[in-house]
This record gives sequence, C-alpha cells and structure tokens, in this order.
Amino acid sequence: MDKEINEEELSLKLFVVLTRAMQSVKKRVEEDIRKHGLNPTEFAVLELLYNKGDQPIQKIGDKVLIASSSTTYVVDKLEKKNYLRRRPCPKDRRITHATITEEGTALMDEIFPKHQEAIGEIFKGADIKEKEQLILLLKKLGYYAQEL
Amino acid sequence: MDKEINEEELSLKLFVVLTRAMQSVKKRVEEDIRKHGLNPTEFAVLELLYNKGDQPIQKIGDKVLIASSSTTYVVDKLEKKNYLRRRPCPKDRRITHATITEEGTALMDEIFPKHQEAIGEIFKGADIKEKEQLILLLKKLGYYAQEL
DNA sequence: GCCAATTAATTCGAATTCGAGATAATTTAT
DNA sequence: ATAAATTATCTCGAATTCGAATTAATTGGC
Repeated sequence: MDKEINEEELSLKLFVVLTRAMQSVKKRVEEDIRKHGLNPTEFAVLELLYNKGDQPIQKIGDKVLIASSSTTYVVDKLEKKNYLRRRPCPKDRRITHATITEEGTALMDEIFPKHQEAIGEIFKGADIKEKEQLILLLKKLGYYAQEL
Repeated sequence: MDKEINEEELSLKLFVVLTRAMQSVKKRVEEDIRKHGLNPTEFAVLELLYNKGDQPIQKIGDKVLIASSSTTYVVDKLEKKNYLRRRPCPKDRRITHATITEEGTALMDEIFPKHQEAIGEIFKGADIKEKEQLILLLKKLGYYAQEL
C-alpha cells in the first residue's frame, strides 16, 4: 500500500521521520546532559575544549554551529561557572582563546563517560550494521543538503 | 581504520552525524518556509489544519510537539495574520478549536506544493531505496528513544 | 606608509521556546 | 451531590538563539 507513493512524497515522509527521530533522541540526550547542570550547547562547547584543546572563540562557533553572538553568550556562562577561561591571543589582539579550567576538566572527566554510555543506551534501537548504514546514508544526505 | 571503533563510539558518531544532517536539512527547509512569510512552527501548525482539518488547540501541541504555552503563542500569531480562527467548542467549554481560514487555505494551496518540491530537492542526496531504508531505520531509532 | 576591506568579538533588541502557576470547565469517586 | 482530581488554555518570566550593528585589530593593494 506504500507502493503508490512517489519520490516527492517519500522525501516528505523521510523529512517527517528524520525530524521525529531527532526530536526523540535530542530529548533523551538533553535529559542526560541537564542532569549534570549543563545545557546541550554548553556541553558541546565544553566537550570541544576538552577533547580538542584550546580554541579561538570564533572557531567554537564554527564547530558547534552557532552564531557568533550565541558563542559569546555561552562562553560567558561557562566562564561564570569557572569551567573555562578567556585568554587574549598575544599574536593577534582581535582573537580570544577559550581554555578549559581544572574544574571544567574535572567535570568532563566525570560526565563524559556517562554521557557516552547514555548515548549508547539511547541508540540501542539499532544494531551495529544498522548504525553503520545510518551513518553512511545520513552523511550523504547531510553533505548534499549543505551544498545546496 | 574505522575497524577499532566500539559500539559506544559508533553510537556517539551516529549522534553527531544525525545532528549534523538534521541541522543541514532543517536550515534548507527553514529557508524555503521563511520565503513564504512563516516560521517552521507556524508552517507545521497551518499544515496540520490544512491537511487534517480543525483541531482542538491541545491536539495541535501534541502533534507538532510543542509545549502548550508555545501553542498559544503560535496560534495567536497565525490568528493575527488571519490564517486561522479560534472557535470555542460548544460541547466542552474548556476546549477551543483552531480552524484554517480562506486566506490560510489560499496560502497553503500556493506554498504547500512548492514546499514539497523543495523538500524533494533537499533530499536528492539519496535515491529511493536509500530513502526507504532511512525511513525504516530512523523509525526504529526514534521509537526506541521515545520509549526510554 | 596609508586607506579600504576583512576578521574577531561583543552588544543589543527581537523572536521563540519552555515550565510553573493560574483559571475555568469537566469528570470521577465517594 | 459534592469534593477532589483531571483537563484545556492561557499568562508570565526566564532561557536561548539569532541577526544587525559596533568596536577594535589586522591585512592587502597601491
């Protein structure tokens, strides 16, 4: 009975399913992260510094995909919580680096493994083969959409 | 070299890829919708009324997955734009129905086909078989995550 | 060396979303 | 029949995000 559907309708359906899946997953991940006192954006920024080291503030926005004004806002919050510090760049005085603090590192040491575990739980709906397939297909989709 | 990865890491990767794909797709779809003077939530609500008929305000929130206070906000906006009207339910005076207006219907007559076409373009990164696979896999993922 | 264009970060105001609490109507249980 | 619990909607304040405009610093072309 799904036979009569044309490709446009299939795409629309895929859009709906993708949106729903993302919403469900995002909600679970968010619950996990908020337990640790961070919101998803704060977590993403802190994780970037934790796993990839110091970053110019501008790069943070690029990698986490938020507007520059939002980056300022999130970095402010994390700085107030003492999870990171701003350090002016001596070579280029336009640039400010963000560095994770001891306290931030300690926090991530504690919550990152738990987070990874939680993600593992959330994605138990698919087996390894399926996850690999999904990654492949979603990458194709994502790249294509980005290029448009 | 991807061989050494364990399932937890694979899930984390899938999460990242899913997030990125959704971000790219969402951005494109949003561009399309904003061209027509609506934001994604307004579009979703109007589309619901357009394709599924009148809805109690509460149902709108359930189907579009927004909080009740957000529903009030969006319905207010659409009502101000004359795309829908509130109609008190005579059988249960707690309930208010939202009905799409002539003007709203005319708008959707014009933009819905274009929207579907735009989605078709955005998802050209995958062929029919791949879309069917994605739908299947994403449904599994989404349902599982929702049940947690 | 100097002006124009570019780049980094910030401030500001607007839009959107949420959750908690309020209000009103209905239903359930006693 | 009434009190208590539930349901639908709305109000309000807070959080988050964005885009446009601002400030400051650097770079490139002449």
